[in-house]
Amino acid sequence: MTHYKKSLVWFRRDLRDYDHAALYEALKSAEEVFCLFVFDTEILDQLQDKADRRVEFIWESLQELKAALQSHGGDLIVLNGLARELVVQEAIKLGVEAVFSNRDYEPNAVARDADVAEKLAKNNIDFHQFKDQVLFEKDEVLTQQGKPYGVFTPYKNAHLKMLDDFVLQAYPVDQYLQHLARYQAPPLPSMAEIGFTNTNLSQMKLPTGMSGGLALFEDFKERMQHYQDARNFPAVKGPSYLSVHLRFGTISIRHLAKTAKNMGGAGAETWLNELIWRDFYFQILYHHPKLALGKAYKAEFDGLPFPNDRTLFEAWCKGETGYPLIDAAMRQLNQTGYMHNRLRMVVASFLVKDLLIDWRWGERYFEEKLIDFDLSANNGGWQWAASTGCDAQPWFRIFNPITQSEKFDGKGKFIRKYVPEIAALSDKEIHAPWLMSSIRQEELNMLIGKNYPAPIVDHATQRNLALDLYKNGSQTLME
DNA sequence: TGAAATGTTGGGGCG
DNA sequence: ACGCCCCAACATTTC
Repeated sequence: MTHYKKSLVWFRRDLRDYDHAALYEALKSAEEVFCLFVFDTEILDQLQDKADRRVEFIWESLQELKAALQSHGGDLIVLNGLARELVVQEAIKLGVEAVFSNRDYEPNAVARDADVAEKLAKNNIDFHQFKDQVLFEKDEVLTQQGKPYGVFTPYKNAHLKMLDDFVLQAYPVDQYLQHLARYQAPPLPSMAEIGFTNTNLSQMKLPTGMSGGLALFEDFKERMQHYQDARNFPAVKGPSYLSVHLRFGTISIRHLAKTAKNMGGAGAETWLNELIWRDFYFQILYHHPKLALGKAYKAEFDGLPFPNDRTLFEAWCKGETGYPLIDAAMRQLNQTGYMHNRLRMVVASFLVKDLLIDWRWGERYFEEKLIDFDLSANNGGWQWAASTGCDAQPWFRIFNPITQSEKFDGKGKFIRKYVPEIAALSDKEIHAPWLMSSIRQEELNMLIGKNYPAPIVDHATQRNLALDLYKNGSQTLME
């Protein structure tokens, strides 16, 4: 790396000051390093709801990052505006010779970064990007023929083979912190100043920032060995709840993977697999940017004639389908911005194969609501459920919302939390309340169709319609 | 990281 | 004792 007098680190989805590739490389190669984050209006202007949990998560995490950099003698400049302009302007203003950032793989980000690189080059400022948010880069895990994988299992095997101590090594940022530029940046703009209002994030008890990420991981480490068994039951504290921290880089992926790998055992291996799924979908999106444009991975499924009934869609969104597990899951999403992973699969299958609604509608709704939303993983998950994706489930594989409920929330604990109006039903009744006799309904003062919706569709009927739709609707390519 | 339909087997009730 | 039927339990195939 060339030696620089002054450099700038542009933080994006890597909001931490340890084990940070770009920050490390910048500090190592320059005498004075400035730090910048931009609330990018190109992204924020698209958010309809100005009470957005993600923006608040970022905001809180930035506060901590700024304080941490200050405690090391530096500071964090936080701006609000068009990132592709502001980064260049700020670099010129500060008189830096280079800008450092970590690579982002979403098509919009790739385009933005190419633009920034070009503008910087015109001003004779270098632009360096690094691998940081993934374990392996888009082109590091390839088949024997040098092509990207499209199936998870062989990808995972190749990935695991390469996952050694060198890859998992932390960047020792703290060795070079004395190279942080001594300057004082303006205070963080308030939520109001960037055009947003506060959400109920603090009530959700979701710890933010680096400290939040590490605290969650400390807690999860003790549960990791049980992950394999616990992860499927939404009423059980099984997952790590780190997805949002991975999204914004308030935790280091290398630190997580290294810990899991060293721990070993079935639970840690299963969890490590989930981290590898994340890498898998990043590289899939990079190699297939059409996925970001609403295209199916499998082109023959691009034009499936979904009826797309708006009333059914709205019932799904609100959690008023009459299927308790579906409703509980959707209400969890609406109330907290999070949904248990098992339930993401169940509600996705229900939307597509019971309500016969285009998976893109569900994908968009998740994009709006999920605090841990990530384009690649969200698209991958939806296309998996809709059977249109790479390595997706076969189209005739359809979840039964009642069976799933009995299997994974047998005692109805999760359902009762989010659908309290049916809390009084027995463990048996709660999965399909419409089967209760009218006498029983009156006894509980819980009339189906009045106090809780009757099922908006019949699963057996819709299942057959879905099978027909997929059988007849896929386009066979002409010879 | 399914579920339904269909097929097979075997125990027990019963004439 | 035996054959027959029923059906649960399990296995296989089909979607």
